[in-house]
Amino acid sequence: MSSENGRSGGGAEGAPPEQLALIRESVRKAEVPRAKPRTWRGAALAKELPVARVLVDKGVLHLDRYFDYAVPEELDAEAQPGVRVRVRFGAGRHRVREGRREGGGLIDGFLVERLAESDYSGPLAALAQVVSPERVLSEELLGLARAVADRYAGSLADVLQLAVPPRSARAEQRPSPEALPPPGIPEAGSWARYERGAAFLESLAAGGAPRAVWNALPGPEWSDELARAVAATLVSGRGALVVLPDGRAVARVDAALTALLGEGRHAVLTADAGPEKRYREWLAVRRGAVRAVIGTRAAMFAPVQDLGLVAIWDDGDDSHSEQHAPQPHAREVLLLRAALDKCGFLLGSWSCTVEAAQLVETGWARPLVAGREQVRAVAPLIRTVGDQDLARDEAARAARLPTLAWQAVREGLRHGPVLVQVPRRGYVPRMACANCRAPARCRHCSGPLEGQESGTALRCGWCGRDESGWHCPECGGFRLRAQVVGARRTAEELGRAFPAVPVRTSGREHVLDTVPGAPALVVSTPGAEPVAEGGYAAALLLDGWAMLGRPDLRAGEDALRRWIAAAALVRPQGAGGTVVVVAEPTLRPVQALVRWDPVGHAVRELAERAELGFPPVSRMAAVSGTGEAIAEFLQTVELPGEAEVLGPVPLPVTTVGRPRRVGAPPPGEHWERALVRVPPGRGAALASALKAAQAARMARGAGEVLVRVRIDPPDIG
DNA sequence: AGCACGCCGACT
DNA sequence: GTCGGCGTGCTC
Repeated sequence: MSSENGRSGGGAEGAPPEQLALIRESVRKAEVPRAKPRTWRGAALAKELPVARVLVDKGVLHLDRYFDYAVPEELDAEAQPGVRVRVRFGAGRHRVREGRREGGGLIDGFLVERLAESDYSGPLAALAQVVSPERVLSEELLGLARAVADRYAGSLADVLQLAVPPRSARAEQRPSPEALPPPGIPEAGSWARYERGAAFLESLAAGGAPRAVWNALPGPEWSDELARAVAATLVSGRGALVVLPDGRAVARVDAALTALLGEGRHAVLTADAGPEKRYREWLAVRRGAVRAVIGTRAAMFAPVQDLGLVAIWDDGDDSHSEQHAPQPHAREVLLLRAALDKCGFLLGSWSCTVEAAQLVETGWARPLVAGREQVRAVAPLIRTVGDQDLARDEAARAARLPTLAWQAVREGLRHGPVLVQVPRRGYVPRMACANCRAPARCRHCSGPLEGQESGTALRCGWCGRDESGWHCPECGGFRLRAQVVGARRTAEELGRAFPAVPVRTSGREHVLDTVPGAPALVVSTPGAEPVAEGGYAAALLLDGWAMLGRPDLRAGEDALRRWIAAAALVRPQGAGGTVVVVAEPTLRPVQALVRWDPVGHAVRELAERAELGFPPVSRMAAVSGTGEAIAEFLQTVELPGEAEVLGPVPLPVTTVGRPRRVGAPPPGEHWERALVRVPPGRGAALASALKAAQAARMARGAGEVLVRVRIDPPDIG
């Protein structure tokens, strides 16, 4: 029966995610004679398969299992697996009064399966209603949702809320367009620049399932290259899915696909379309009328039929993290899909995350890279300005801008637009070596050291140990400095320095898509850089040390990714393209930028993470709540033997008014956070233990203020 | 969460 | 006897 549902041993985890409660349940029930599907009312039931297994749509963990209902004869035809239903659900013995069974109200659910008999021993209530005959929840999507719920210690209902859009009756009425036959084989195009580019497309077109981590060359070709990978998959008669970090990237791939294949072959799933249009597009995909899908992260669940390829662009962008529980990351969801559906996988980026490097390192995916001569041909010239240059550069220091930067901007403005990247505000100041600026880390668990407001006391942000005799393991220094970000002013000063040149800004509130090729200063925060017609003549990357100073695990990777994202918009070195980065040239991410070697950087980071017991080599979970709640929770949970608990340590108290991060404590409350880490391969065991403990607690503690569990916490210092 | 069941003390 | 306190457990 379909309860098997093809669990992958895939991805990094081998162990099948288990639902202990369910297993125990079925063992116990197996001794009891199976109930005939009788209802208290004895209404006429469906003659075949009169039992409907229903997933009740309540995001509560201890309800994260199926309930059986009887199928009345009149609903027999419509009550097919995958439809939305409404059922009575609530407490109460079978209170039979006036021939009517009362109790809980009507709630929504999905019909998962039709069965001949139930393993529930009591009498079954009847399905109240089939909301619509549209079978929105396919077996594949259910299997994926379950795998995601297991991976993230979340509930199936929560994941389904992310995966299946709300119904719009009007959208269901309309017929979807006719499906088009597969297109002709596309040319390899600029994929020819990559050593195995053409072979990758050929494999997709031939029905293969190649898996690649693609380090894209700088420049605008990436969107067309993604479109060609999609087209190649369509050739094989299969579908393709591409997840992109934001609306601008979606628009570019949309344009590339339309140019390559014309209209009508692909759907665009983004949040900013209205609910009805969104559901209409989604239905066209579900019904098989459209075989290719592009979109932002919600599209990661798109029910593409006969999936041949899943792809993600720029997996280091944090908008790939879902904001809603259980906060799955698009890359991880696509990894699960590739394993479950045995389809092709393509992770592309100008830069490279450690997770991407790990996929290559473990042999799960192959690198799709260009040779060094290709890189040299398209990358700009990178120059650095470090502290020593600044010190020597007394005149420029007054203006907060080194001479080299002045020269690069002045020269660039003679030939075209110049990009100035300034960091966003809001980085948390933490402690670093005053000499070499390496983040200060705990000698016991390698967590980040945090300075107290006034005093000299240092404490680890993970395990809470006090640190008195700190010295820098990199350079031997023993003085610390707080990393403070001061930015933006520099850009304004720049504008004043070149009064004849227009200054345009692009940032959070107002993001520019493109700028013309004429000379202009374009000031932008990371991620909001407009594309310049013909490429920027130069780029200036300011306050690099501030980006690097955060003791966040990803500080180096993030800084490099942002620099590369800006530098990839600059003309090749041969065409005069120059990038000046104000950061210490000895630092690893700066060197990686100079050599244009993001993959090498990620590989080294990965090795270091393995050594220190960091994710993604180890897997971590964060448990947050009041100190009491955490202590009680940690006593209950049966962690895998190898698990290691760090902390708990107090979390900063949220102040009222400021926008609150997801998962942060309610304003004014004193919360703490513990981290749990397990060695490679034990992630599934950790998630399942945490989920079981949550479920047990909920059932007991009347669902009061509990702890929050977050797998892969993004901000672990 | 709800909501009913049940096993204990004070009351028309 | 029976009304109702809330402690405990279930929801097909």
